[in-house]
Amino acid sequence: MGEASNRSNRRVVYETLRRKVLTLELPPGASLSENELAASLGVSRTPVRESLILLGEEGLVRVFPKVGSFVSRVDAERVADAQFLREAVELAAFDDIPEALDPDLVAELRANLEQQREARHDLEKFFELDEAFHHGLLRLSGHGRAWSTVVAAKGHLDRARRLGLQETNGMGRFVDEHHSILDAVVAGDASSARDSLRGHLRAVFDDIEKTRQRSPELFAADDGSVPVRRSIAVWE
Amino acid sequence: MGEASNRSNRRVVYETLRRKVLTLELPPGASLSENELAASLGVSRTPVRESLILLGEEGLVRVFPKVGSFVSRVDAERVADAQFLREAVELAAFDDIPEALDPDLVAELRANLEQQREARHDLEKFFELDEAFHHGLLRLSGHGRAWSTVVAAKGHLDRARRLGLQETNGMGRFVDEHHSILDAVVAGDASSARDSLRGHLRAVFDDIEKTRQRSPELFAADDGSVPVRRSIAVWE
DNA sequence: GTGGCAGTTCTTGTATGTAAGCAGCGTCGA
DNA sequence: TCGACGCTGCTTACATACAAGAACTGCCAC
Repeated sequence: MGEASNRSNRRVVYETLRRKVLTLELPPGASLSENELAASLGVSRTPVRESLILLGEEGLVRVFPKVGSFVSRVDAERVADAQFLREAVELAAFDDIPEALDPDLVAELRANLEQQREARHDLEKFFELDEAFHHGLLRLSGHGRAWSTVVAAKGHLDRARRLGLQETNGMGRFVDEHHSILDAVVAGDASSARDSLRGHLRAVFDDIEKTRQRSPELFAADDGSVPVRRSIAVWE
Repeated sequence: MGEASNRSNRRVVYETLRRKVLTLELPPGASLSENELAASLGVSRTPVRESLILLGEEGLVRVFPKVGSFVSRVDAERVADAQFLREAVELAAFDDIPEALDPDLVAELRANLEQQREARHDLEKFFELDEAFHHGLLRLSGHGRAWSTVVAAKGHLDRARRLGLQETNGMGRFVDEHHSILDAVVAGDASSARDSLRGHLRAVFDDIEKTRQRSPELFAADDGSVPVRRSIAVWE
């Protein structure tokens, strides 16, 4: 029975599309035809359509009724919103750090940092570890479940980070900052931990801003702009 | 014709169901059959199904594959999560209050407080004004757009508040607290504003906790419990 | 050349049909 | 009495058919 299709067909399509959008494999502006996606994924329109609706609610996809669906542009305002939200949540969590930390969780975070060091030149791997690390910080304070809300809101932020980091070489600096944060938390110095975390998040955001100024075309807001249809001749 | 169905059929169904869930018109545990809802709302199953999926993502509806869909229980953990999130966001916003406040917005908030005073015995009206007031506070600091994320996450919190406030008489105390907060903000005393707001939000949360201890059955978590079929499907 | 207008072809929105699973309930057998 | 088992009626998941709209294409009149 295989490992049982615990996950519905829609879940698979949703996660596939979401991953491709966040990794920029599906770049901003890309056309997402329900029919084409259904055909290429080997399912019917229904699960595809439902996934597009969900991604639309997240702001990662823009659906124009009776016209078409597209990967949304990286909207600078949304990026800033997500930055504000994650900073607010992660910093607030540090107000609730318990006296005695969960030793297993601390060990998990230290191991994570080791892996980050090793993967500091592997963008995708580093992102995965970075996500787990920040989630872990929230879990330390007992607010791990709030992470899902942050995740749902920070899609634009993640895409912007990827745009920026593709041009840098090495995430070593971020690993150092992560270390400082965790050390401060373990030492029980919540104030210092807060400062380190804030500095870290702001540094990430500044990188994004620099990228935006270098390549503003990637961040074109999709206010009034409306999709255009183009007939392309292909040799098939 | 009519005033143009600017809003799709799905949007109407979604908003209708969401409102009924949040106002407890559809109580926790209520069965939500796609067929029944489609028939009673005069549409097909498609927009109903899509709405249920969205509400499921919000945590307001629980969908059991091939069994049935139900209004989710008021989960105490989710209530606490939402409380943490909204407090983090609203307090963080007060760190970014600008020197010069938008006078129109301040006037709007003052007018809102007037109406709150008048509506302090009208639960639904008061809730509406309360939402607008807190949203307005965020807008004062330029973070108005973050409100939508908070709204999406605090469905369980809102239901818990309604459960509690149905037993109290008058929301006058909350109006007073709102006044204190706004006054502090206008006076430029961000620190005092933060304290007032935190106190206000905690007071609301304490009310919820008291309700939970009085009527724990309303908050039964829906962990492993599974729906049972009777003559009609109920979720117990 | 240019404006207007119908047709074509794409899109999403909605309705409906089909498949597959779960659980209650009655039947049957021991 | 009690357990096994298929029937029945429900559910959601998925597939497909149909409707309505939007934008491009190209013809046609001028």
